[in-house]
Amino acid sequence: MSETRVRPLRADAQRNREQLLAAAVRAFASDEGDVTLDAIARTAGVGIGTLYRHFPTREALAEAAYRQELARLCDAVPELLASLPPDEAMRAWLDRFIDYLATKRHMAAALRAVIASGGNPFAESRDRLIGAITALLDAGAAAGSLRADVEPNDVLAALSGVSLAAGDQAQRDQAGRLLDLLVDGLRYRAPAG
Amino acid sequence: MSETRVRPLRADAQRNREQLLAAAVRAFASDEGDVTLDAIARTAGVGIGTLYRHFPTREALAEAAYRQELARLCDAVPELLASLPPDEAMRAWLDRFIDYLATKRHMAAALRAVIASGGNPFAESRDRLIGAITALLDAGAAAGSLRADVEPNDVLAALSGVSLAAGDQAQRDQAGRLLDLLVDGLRYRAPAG
DNA sequence: CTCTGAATCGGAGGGTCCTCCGGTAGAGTG
DNA sequence: CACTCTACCGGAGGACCCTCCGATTCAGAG
Repeated sequence: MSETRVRPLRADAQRNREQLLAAAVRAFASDEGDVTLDAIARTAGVGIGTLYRHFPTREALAEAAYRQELARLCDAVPELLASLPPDEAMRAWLDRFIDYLATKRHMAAALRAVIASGGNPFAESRDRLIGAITALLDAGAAAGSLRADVEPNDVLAALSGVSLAAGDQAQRDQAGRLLDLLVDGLRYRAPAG
Repeated sequence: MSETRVRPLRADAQRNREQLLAAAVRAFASDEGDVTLDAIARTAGVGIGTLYRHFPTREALAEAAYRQELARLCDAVPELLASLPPDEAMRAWLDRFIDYLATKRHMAAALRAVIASGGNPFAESRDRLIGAITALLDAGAAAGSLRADVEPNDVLAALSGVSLAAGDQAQRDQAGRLLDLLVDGLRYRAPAG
């Protein structure tokens, strides 16, 4: 990661930040119902004010908590492209994404934050996602199975929409159908379609 | 599940309900920032408890407030189908929908409520929307310009996703591109595609 | 008109979110 | 080691959401 923080965090601030992240990951993972930020701060042994200074919004906290796992999903792209035709790789990757969201319910918040952050340099996860989608689209364009005139940006937004509209486990099959529609849209008028 | 509201509302209850709806429509329409339910109740001259009895959630209130306008959008379908080929009519209708959402920001909440209400018989707007989409899909299938194997349900969910993912005025152009993708997905492998 | 049961009213209250700012503790300097 | 200045800590507080239940009002029967 490029150093956006000129000044290194003070020792106690660094410690608190790590405590908060650990508490957030645990809370998001193990939880059934609601996760209150107060509870996370208490678990981390810091005040609520400290939590908000490090993570100004609930989404920022969620994004930070899930950054690693998002990165893992993005890193799976080359492997998918090696074993499947590009359009099917795209479909499989989107599917995996939604699957992941369905199990980690709270990550939907993280995704929304990433999407909504437009050009915000603060969201580094966004760059990774765009990179993954770009790789898939480029491979599809090269093979002629996906159209070449689509922005990675828009695919990401569409993915966000699918997860928001049908992100629950209960609607997992609907999410699948929406992804089918999306990928068919990506195939439309592709040279080798 | 088939419990019907046979009993007419008591006179005061009916009066209060109307006051609440009027206040909500005004608040949602004229507002710039946040709309607090407390304020709506106060404007309507009733207590907050009464508001929640009539409209159990914020979304229910929004849905009721916008029901008429949603209905107007749905009623525009025959006219569109009369003047455009079905696939273009579909595209135009979706566009009009997003346009409307972009101007009346709070209606996004209503739409989400309608979508999320799954099989809830309480949401009568949902039936209208499904009807409108069904008409468009059927016309497209008959003309051969839209595939015949898509559920109106899924199109509604996709529309919801687009509006949630790119519902702001700022992202109006992105919403348009997402709708293009969606409609192309609907065209994919259509007989006359 | 009076009575009575049932439905409605309405606000107090518990919980969460997020902000603000006085107090405090870290880190560099002599 | 002492000192200072800066950045950080943390909880009180205001706003909002939604629930719960005693008080109140309606409407039909006698």
